[in-house]
Amino acid sequence: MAGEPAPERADAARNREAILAAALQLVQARGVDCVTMETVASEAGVGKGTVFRRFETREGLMAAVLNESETAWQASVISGPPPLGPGAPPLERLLAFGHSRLRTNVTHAALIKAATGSSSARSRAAASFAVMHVRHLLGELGVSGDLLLLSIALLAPLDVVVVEQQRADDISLERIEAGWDDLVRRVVG
Amino acid sequence: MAGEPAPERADAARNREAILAAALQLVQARGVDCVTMETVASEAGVGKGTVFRRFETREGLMAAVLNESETAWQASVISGPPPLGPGAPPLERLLAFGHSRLRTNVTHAALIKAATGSSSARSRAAASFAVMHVRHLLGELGVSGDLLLLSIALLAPLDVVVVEQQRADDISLERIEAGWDDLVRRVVG
DNA sequence: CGGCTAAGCGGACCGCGGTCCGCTTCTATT
DNA sequence: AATAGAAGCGGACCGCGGTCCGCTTAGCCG
Repeated sequence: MAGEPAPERADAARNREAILAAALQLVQARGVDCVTMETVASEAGVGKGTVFRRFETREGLMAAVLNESETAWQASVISGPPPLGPGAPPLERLLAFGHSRLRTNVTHAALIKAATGSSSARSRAAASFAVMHVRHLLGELGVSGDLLLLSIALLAPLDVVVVEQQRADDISLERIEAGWDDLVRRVVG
Repeated sequence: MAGEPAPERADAARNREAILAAALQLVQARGVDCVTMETVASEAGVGKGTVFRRFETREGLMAAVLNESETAWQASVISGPPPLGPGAPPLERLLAFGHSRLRTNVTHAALIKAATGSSSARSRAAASFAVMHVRHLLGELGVSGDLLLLSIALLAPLDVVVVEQQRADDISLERIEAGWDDLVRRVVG
């Protein structure tokens, strides 16, 4: 979009990678809630200030960590095997998409919660990718109406905190999945 | 449920009220983000520890503050004038309910966000009240299916963070409202 | 009314997220 | 190779949420 936003210095790039690697390793090893910014910094061999300069906030750092796996997931949606990827009929794809998103949200619940609110472009983009995709599928299905809002409405009940609340009320994943399928069918008409 | 859970001591009750009053006043005066636990404590004339003993966490305190207005809202849903209260046909009531919830969420956005996650019974109850009510209305409408999950799905897009995201994307309240009405009509069928 | 006990109190203390600013290091230029 | 200036660095520092424990006090019983 912009011509030359920032020619990143060599050591800065090295540090960014070191920080990201350290954060990823620590999150996997000890769980996201037991990772402090100071620990990440010292593990990466840099000062605390450097971590914050690169990633703004803790949420930003976690969003960056999450981004690795999120990108892979997006790739499998765009160009992976059906029914998640292209090739299957739109309704099947939509249902597969919901299931996949649900599973992902459950699996990475802690990390996602630690990353949300960052609003730091990265997580914004991640959220809007899902909306875009659902909107696209709704279009292929010939659904009419405000597709943007409809997409948001379909995605909302898959949100981590909503799902966690349901699980806390002893609602099984299968039931949540079935409930969502039902919702989709009603919306698609 | 339990016989005699806790015979609260007189000074404890007085302190609880003082804390709640101080918190309410400070939140109204300076905005929820500019109110610290220590400020609330000193304004109430008690020690910090007392505040935390009564309300567990900051979120818990904010949930208690929020509860005041939330209770009034619940009352108007249960026994207020139609179409929000009883007397109007179910679909009208449902739509009015959604609009009312949406407005409330926008109005108290900051406080609600500061209170969510508390899981401290109070906010749990508040959330499930809405679910109960929607489920009830869906029942009256003769909708069949998993009404619990359907209710959750209808409520999810009204959530504060979802709505705030939309507003950040320059989507007007009217459009959100219309989108929700559309969703409801599709679900009700 | 005096004394006993547990509920209640409060402020010193801790850890973490986030900021700030003086010092260091990279890189473009000649 | 020397140099200037910006980009980057890092750790001391701050404020706040939350905990802890020795002291106080309300409430009851003789």
